[in-house]
Order: sequence, then C-alpha cells, then structure tokens
Amino acid sequence: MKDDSGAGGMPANQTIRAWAQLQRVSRRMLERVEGALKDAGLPPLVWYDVLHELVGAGKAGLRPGQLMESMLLAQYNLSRLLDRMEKDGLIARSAVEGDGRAQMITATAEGRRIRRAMWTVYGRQISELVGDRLNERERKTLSGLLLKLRPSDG
Amino acid sequence: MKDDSGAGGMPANQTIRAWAQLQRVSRRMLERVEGALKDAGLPPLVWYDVLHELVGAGKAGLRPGQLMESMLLAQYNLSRLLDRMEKDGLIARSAVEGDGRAQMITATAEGRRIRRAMWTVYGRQISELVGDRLNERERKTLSGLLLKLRPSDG
DNA sequence: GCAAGATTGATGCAACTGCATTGAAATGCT
DNA sequence: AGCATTTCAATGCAGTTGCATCAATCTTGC
Repeated sequence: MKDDSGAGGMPANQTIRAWAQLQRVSRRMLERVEGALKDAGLPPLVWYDVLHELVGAGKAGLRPGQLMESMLLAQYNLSRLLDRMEKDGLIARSAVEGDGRAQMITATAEGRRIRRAMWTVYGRQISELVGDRLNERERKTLSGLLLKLRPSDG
Repeated sequence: MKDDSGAGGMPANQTIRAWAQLQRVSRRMLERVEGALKDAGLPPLVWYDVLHELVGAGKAGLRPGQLMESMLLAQYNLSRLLDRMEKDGLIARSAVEGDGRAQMITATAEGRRIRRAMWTVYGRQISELVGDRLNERERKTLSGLLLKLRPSDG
C-alpha cells in the first residue's frame, strides 16, 4: 500500500470525497441531460445510446447481446427497451438466418431521424456541461483518471 | 471560447469521450456498490445516505426538505423512501412543534446499527474502487476537476 | 378575521427496473 | 438419433421512479 489505507481497509477522507463527488456530479449532469431531452419532447437518453450503437453498426444492425455489452444494460431491461422502441417505430427486429433464437436489431429511418434530433439537444448539453467547463488538458486528465477507475471485470 | 467548440456548439470528440467515460465509470462503480450491499443482505445505497445525513444531524434529526437538498432527491421520492425506512424501523417521523405540516426525521437505534453494517461493505467498496486505484495526488486532481463540472444551479 | 397564496408532505397512476423464471432453439454427449 | 446442457430472448411479478395532483397547514394582505 502506498498512501491510502490500502486494499481491504476503510477509505481515507480524500477517497470518500472523490467518490461522493463523482457520484453527485455524474448524476446531476445526467439529470440535466434527461431534463433537456424531455423539455424538447424527445425520448430518454438510453434511446439515444441504442440508436447511436445501431447507426454505428451500419445496415446489418446488431444482436441484442452486443447492445447489452456496449451499453452495460441488463438483458431483460434491453429486451423491454427494444419493445418500446419498436412500438414507436425507431428500431426493427428481424430474424437471423440459421439461428431461430437470435434476432437482429436495426434502426429505422425514423430512428435515425430521432437520433439526429436528440443529438442536437444532447450534444449541446455535453458542450455546456463538459466542453465549456474543462479545457482540453483538463478533459484529457479527467479521461485518464476515469480510465484508471474503470472497474475490472472480475 | 478557448479551445473547444465554445458555448452553444457541438462538443469536440475529446469532450464527448470524457462525458461518456464519466457516465460509464460512475454507473459501473455504483452497480458494484449496490451489488455488494445486496450480497450482504443490506438495503440499497440510498438508505445509507439518508441514515448518514440523519446521524450527522444529531439527535434532533432533519426535515425532509433538508434531506432532499443534501441528497438531490425528489420530494415524492424521498417521501416514499422514508415510508419504507420507517416500515423497517430504521427512521422515525415526528411532529414539529408549531407547524402541523412539517415533520422531523430521526434515525432509530436500529437505523444506526444498519448504517454501521452498511459502511463496512460500502467503505470497503470505495477503497477498492477509488482508494486502491488512484493515489492521493490523483484523487485530489479528480476532485478538482469534478468540482469544475458541478452543474450550476441555474 | 378571513380569503388568496405559498409551503410541506402524501398519493394515484403510468412507466421503468430488478429478479427469477420460462420458452424456444441450438449444441454437446453418448 | 435421443436427451441433457447451454444460449438467447421474453415475461410475471414486485419494487421503484417520475409526474401530476391533492390535502393540510401556515403566511400574507386586507
């Protein structure tokens, strides 16, 4: 152990403070973004993430399992999220050749349209919340620290 | 504007990355903590926060409004959270002399006991997730950056 | 004193989440 | 081939959250 209590002990005050701030700030920013989307009459942020992944994946679309991984979303949760998005016509489910269990998810034209509309709101929020508050060096530093904090998969 | 797109424009890639990482990491860490509490048969993290505030407030307790502010919790949400905690005997509501609308929330002995039990799990998680991954200088840097990110109240 | 408005907290309802389980299809083993 | 196991996705149910609204009490201005 180098300076804190070390593995297994109780955290130092500075550690607790960093943790608490991280949670508070992250949550507050998220609320801001969700609020801005709602004010614009747009769907919640998680819809954007799905659409973003799907558009990035191209015409073939993605398997739910892939979305699960990239979005850190539970299986049952994703399943129902896709239900809602399908009902709203933003995504389509299609069967997979050669595997009757599997399915392919793609974004519809309307889904792509909504994604663009969401980005005008979402992107502006990110600019206001992060871009306008941290300069490039600070953003890099932050990214680096967050990378270290990424929980291990174990 | 100094280096990013400036107020109103769309965010630079580095900005988006910092934002996305912040959200991902924060969420993953939160899931870890919630999971650890659940594995230990303990209540969710928000219960800890309530108990922590109440214990910190001393014998007199706190008004729901004060809890709301310190916890960034919506009123209706807090109201029902307190219902559950009261039902489990961890907090008590009492009338306020001279204001029939108001109430005072205090932690019961059982509530204080549960808080301690939760802290053994929660504190260990914070150590593992933050203390063991960032040294003191890094934690300070992170805190400083997060302070800058704190959304304004406007 | 009393009506209008503000404040404090609760609640009906719809949407969402977490957990466990199920159903259906594929794979592996013999 | 035949049956157990694994994989993929959906679902029943209980708990939680968000939103709007309500009910009770207090405050203000007259």
